[in-house]
Amino acid sequence: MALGIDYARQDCSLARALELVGERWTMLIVRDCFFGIRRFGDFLVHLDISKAVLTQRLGALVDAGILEKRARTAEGGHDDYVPTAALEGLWPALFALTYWGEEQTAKPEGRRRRFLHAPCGTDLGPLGLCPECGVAPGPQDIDTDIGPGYDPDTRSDEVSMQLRTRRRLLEPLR
Amino acid sequence: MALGIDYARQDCSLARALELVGERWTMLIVRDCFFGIRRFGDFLVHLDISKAVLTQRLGALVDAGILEKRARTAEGGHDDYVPTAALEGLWPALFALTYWGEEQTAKPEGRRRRFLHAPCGTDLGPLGLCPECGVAPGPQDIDTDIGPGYDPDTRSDEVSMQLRTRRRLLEPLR
DNA sequence: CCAACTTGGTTCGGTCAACAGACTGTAGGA
DNA sequence: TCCTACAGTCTGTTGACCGAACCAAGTTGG
Repeated sequence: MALGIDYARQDCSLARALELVGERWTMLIVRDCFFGIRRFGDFLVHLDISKAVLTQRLGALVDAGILEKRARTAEGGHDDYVPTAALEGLWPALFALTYWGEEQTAKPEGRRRRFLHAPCGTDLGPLGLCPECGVAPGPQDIDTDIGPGYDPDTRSDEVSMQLRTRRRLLEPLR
Repeated sequence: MALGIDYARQDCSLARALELVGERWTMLIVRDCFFGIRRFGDFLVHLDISKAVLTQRLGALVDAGILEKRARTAEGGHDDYVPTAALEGLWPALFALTYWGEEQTAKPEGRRRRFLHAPCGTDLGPLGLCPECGVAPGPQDIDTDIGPGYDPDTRSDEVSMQLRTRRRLLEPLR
């Protein structure tokens, strides 16, 4: 990762994790994977990121086994970036960080995005637990939707529009 | 954070969280705070980081309300960096990332570091839950110790030596 | 009381990553 | 055949990170 030395000389699993997903933009790419984004161009418009950096990050995630390049079924000879089990294992960390960020930078209107236990429709609590059922659902059983604190003016790209309605996590956008 | 624009135009709590703790080194500083490190010099030797970067990162964490500068009781007129409630709220995210990193880069000998529910001595499972008691203890109730996968040769600084014995999280090192 | 040492920084020049924008290559459609 | 969309690569500029040197306040030793 960035700038010469990585976190070598840190015999620590956190440092190892950060070498895989700790670079700038990488966590947002992972988030977008959970939201169902699969195409280079969709990441691009949703993140406002430079193409070179996106190429580098996606490549690193593929090398780390967190994403897989797979030929797109329909349309031209391009590839999709599809999540692996390693990416799904990141869900607790991603949710915990998002939850903390929501707490730290709370808006008066409420949260920006909701994560719901799909079977019962209840908002997930801390640790990603469903307060109703008492279980910690995996991303396959979680729906996401915007919340009252979502600002519709910040983004108007095609991908953001699609993410404004309730959708199942990991379900490909298109 | 880094390079001109931060994650502006991302109306997302994850992006907000990453603006606070997503920069290079910041998460490792947070980890060290949980381990009880409080002094500038101790962060310095434990992280192998440049002084300028450490100064900038600690300042940013103070500005964000994640750390507080507090006059040291004993010894010269310097300050300690002490954790606030906001930092303690990061525990689930930090643990989840560490747990995932341990899974991804597992060593044959076992894990590098253990986190134990202090009252019962059981290793914490996914989500930081105690498999014995079924609760998710806060950092005040967690002990940490090295595990069988810990490599004693990587670091020999004074701080690392102190972290080789079982200690309560958040308990100041000295 | 003064000198040396410790601690916690700040400053500086070199290196390397991130950025925007232009360019390239390939596949499909008109 | 030309045109367009997509998925990159290339390039010049800006700025973050690094190590080393420097600085200032408080502490200790003589």
